[in-house]
Amino acid sequence: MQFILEEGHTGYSKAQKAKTHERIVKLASKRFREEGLAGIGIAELMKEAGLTVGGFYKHFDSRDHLVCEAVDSAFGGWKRRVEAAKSSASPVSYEKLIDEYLNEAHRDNPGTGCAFSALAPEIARSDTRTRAVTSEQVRNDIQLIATLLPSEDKRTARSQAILTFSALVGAMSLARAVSDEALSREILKTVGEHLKRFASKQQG
Amino acid sequence: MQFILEEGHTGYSKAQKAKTHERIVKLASKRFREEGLAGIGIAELMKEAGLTVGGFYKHFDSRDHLVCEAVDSAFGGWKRRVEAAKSSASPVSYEKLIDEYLNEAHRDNPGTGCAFSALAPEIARSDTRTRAVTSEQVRNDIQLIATLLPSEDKRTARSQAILTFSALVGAMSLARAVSDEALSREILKTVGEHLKRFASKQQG
DNA sequence: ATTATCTATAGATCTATAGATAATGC
DNA sequence: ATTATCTATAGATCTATAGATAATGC
Repeated sequence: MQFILEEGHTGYSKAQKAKTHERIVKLASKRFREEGLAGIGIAELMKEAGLTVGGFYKHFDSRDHLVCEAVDSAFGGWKRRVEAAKSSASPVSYEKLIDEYLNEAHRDNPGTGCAFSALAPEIARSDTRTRAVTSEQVRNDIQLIATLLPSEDKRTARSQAILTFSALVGAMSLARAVSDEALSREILKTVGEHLKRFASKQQG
Repeated sequence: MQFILEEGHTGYSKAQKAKTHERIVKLASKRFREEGLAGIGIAELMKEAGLTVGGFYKHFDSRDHLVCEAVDSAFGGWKRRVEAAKSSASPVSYEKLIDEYLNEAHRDNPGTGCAFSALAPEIARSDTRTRAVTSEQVRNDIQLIATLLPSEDKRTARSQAILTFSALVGAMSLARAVSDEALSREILKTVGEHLKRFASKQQG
């Protein structure tokens, strides 16, 4: 009875499989942000990852499970970038965050950008797991923005962080939706200026 | 040569066809906001409208044409509501607009709500026609919000309207995406309070 | 006579699975 | 021996079209 629960033999290396798994998730995370959660199919994704469709379900129970992991991975990208900047010589300032978010390069490259502005309404229609992962990330992002604000107390900082976060996501969503380039730029610029002014007023 | 360009005989009544056309567009407008632009097919839409799939292409050149008309129609809904309130006894105030947008009923009923918070990223991936219609509506909405603000000059009002609009759309998008009900409510409430405070400061 | 709508279907997707093949661990 | 990946395909979509039917205008 000793070895009943012991793992079986491993077949392909587990490290190799984990790498493949991550490659699929990373790719899906990019393509979903570019094309929407329904914009790319499993066959095409696997092909882009250098694999074939049949192997997919050894990695994910269902397409929805991939969506969840891909959305989570998309959030992780920004998180890592911010934390890298945090521990670097020049830590992120509120102003820097605003500028890194509200610019044309971010607008024109949703695949490597913020998952909220690229996918929020589709996430709202996704399953509970995906929305739970999203809740956690919204909480983290609010907390992070709050630490960058020079507000009197924590409650004020949190409240201002929520406004900032909402304005960032909304501005990027609108800037991408309009076809009028001048209007799109105006939205990014105006909201950026407002938010920065808003933060500096707290310091004076 | 006299009658070459004259219209042919009419078959079914044109008024009847126009009514049917509008019924399809209205329904699509609702269902798209609820399920996303790819969330419902032509066959199901036509069935819900009491018709069958074959008749669709006598009304629309392609699915994309319906998407464009449906998105436009969704914008029209809010516009009409606001203008009705405008000419009524109690005209819309900025505060009223904020409260009518950032509430749980709106959050839980995307089908009859704002098309931006329900569809912005999907519109961003749509064809030029749909995005042109969207640009026009963004311009209108900015203008409308600006008129509700008691700002010193027009430029300031416009800039504040852009921030308001972005914050509204972003807050609703996030409030719908998270599964945490308390967090969702906090976002709606906090952004609403901030925006209202923001406007009242202009008056003092 | 004209045409909106209907039935039926072509052709192209898509998710998921079955069973064969091949690469690695014990 | 185990299992990741492959080929092939079932079954369910989806958009768009062809051709028949029926409702109305001249």
